[in-house]
Amino acid sequence: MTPEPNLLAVIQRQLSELNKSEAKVAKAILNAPEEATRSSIASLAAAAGVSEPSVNRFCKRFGATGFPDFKLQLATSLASGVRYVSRAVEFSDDINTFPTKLFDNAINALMTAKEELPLKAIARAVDQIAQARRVYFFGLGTSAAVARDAEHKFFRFNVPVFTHEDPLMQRMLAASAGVGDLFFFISHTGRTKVLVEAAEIARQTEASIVSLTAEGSPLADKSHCCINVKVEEDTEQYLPMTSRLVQLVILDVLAAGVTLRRGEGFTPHLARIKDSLKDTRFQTS
Amino acid sequence: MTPEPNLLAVIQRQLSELNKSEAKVAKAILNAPEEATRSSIASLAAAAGVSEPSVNRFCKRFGATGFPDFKLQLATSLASGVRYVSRAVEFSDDINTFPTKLFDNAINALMTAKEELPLKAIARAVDQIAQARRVYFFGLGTSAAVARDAEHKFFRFNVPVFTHEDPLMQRMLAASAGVGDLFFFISHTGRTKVLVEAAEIARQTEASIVSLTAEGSPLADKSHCCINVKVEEDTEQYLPMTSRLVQLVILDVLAAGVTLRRGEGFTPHLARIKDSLKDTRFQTS
DNA sequence: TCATTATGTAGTAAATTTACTATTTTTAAA
DNA sequence: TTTAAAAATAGTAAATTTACTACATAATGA
Repeated sequence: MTPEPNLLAVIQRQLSELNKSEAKVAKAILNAPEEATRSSIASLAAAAGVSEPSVNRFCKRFGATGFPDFKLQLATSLASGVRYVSRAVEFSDDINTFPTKLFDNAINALMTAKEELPLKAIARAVDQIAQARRVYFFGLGTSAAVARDAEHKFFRFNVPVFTHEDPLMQRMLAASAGVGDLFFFISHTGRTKVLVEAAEIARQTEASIVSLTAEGSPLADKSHCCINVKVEEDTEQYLPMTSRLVQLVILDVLAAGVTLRRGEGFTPHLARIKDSLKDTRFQTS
Repeated sequence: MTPEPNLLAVIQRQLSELNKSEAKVAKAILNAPEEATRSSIASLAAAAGVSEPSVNRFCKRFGATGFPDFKLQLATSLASGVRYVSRAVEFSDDINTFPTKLFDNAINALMTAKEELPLKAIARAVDQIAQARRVYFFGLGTSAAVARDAEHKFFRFNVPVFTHEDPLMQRMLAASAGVGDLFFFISHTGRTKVLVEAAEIARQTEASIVSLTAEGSPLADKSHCCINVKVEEDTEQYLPMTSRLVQLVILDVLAAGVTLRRGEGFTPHLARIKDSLKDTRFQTS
């Protein structure tokens, strides 16, 4: 029994692959999920404009044994209070609605990412980082801030870490790379030309290339190891929001992985770094 | 409809006040709550050793309209109570456990933050940003990356935006501020000395000071408007992870708020910025 | 014993599912 | 293209399961 943590997201995702009446049912449920959990199969069928067996088939398509079981799963996934369907902010929104929408979208993205975590790629990336002699984190735009954040995390592992936002620096560093160097590219689309070019240049050296980007993208093609992030985000229309959150958490995961790899003996080292900050803060009164 | 947050606890509490057959039903449910949500009234009655109407009466006694409604409430309260606990990564963790833990922690933090969102402070911050002539985002350490991210978001609003990681630059800019300048300080603890000092300097000018930090901290005290983030994170022992995620989403919220404030006429402007990136990407094949 | 409460029986209405049929859509061949 | 066969989709009707109500019986306490 592995109940889907967020059924609505699954429905939303498969919406395009459903046939006519199934899509009608899906829309009716997405419109009023809470109500659906309290409806009978007859009233939901009426609301969707389909027959009762169609609703039943819909339920089975999504892994339920039948309608009641489906309602149960729906209620369970609704219980956390998160709206599991990404909703765009509209101009009719106000202070009471749009913050919630954005938080829900963020939570939703993390939950989806968590379900589809490419553990094998992550494990390999941890290996590579743990062994690297030097690590470069390269990103542009929003991903540059992510790269900066990564720098802040990974310098703790006694490996020299570098970030550069300047594409020319990125190219030159890529060109001068050698054995033991690791280039970590971060990009939501995986299609930013200058970044892909830098990866291409690095690829001609002995360096390893790890990327955190979209599956099948040009950047992924250039990488020895690619951590795929599947975040459905319309970056053409909106700003990247959720994708960078997922990227950050995955980098946290990698950092934790390296920490575990270093073993318990490494803890004092981390503590020393922590301690160095003590005098920079006002004490808690 | 205000469903009881934890139905099982309520049943447990009232156990002594129930009559014989109701007590039997209660025990059967407490024994196997998950199973109860999947049972029919007949099978639950059999499991409890009572008749079906007894089960029905039991349900009504606890505020449900009937057995299906009761099952729904039970399922809901079972779903919510479970995964609300942050779990630390331990050295006994492996690739199959620690990524999930970290994602869960991140999701939890966002869910908690969402429930305690300081909407009034957010609305005020949006006002101030929308009116500002210039905006400075200042943070240090992990928060520097957040500030960088903010810069990337807010320059779109036709307001000059600046970030500096250099504390000396921060001080000097704070000192030279005037009417219409907005300083936006980002800090998890709100106790970083150099940042608080910069805020103090800025406070002596005509500039407005907004901060995204912990309630009651020295930094919060210096601010005209403080957006409190309550994230329980042991930064003494671990790296800051979840707090910066919450900060990022709140900055997204602020950006969305400013966009809404600018109104629909502003959309073409945003679209133009988007378009400027088109030629930097490889086209989707 | 009587009144009151508690519990169970049986029947009914409602809801769900199954099996089957008509229709539409797709596929492949002419 | 056009046509015919195959596959899929969606609905009808009937069977089955489920939940509830009214009523009867049993238990309890005064």
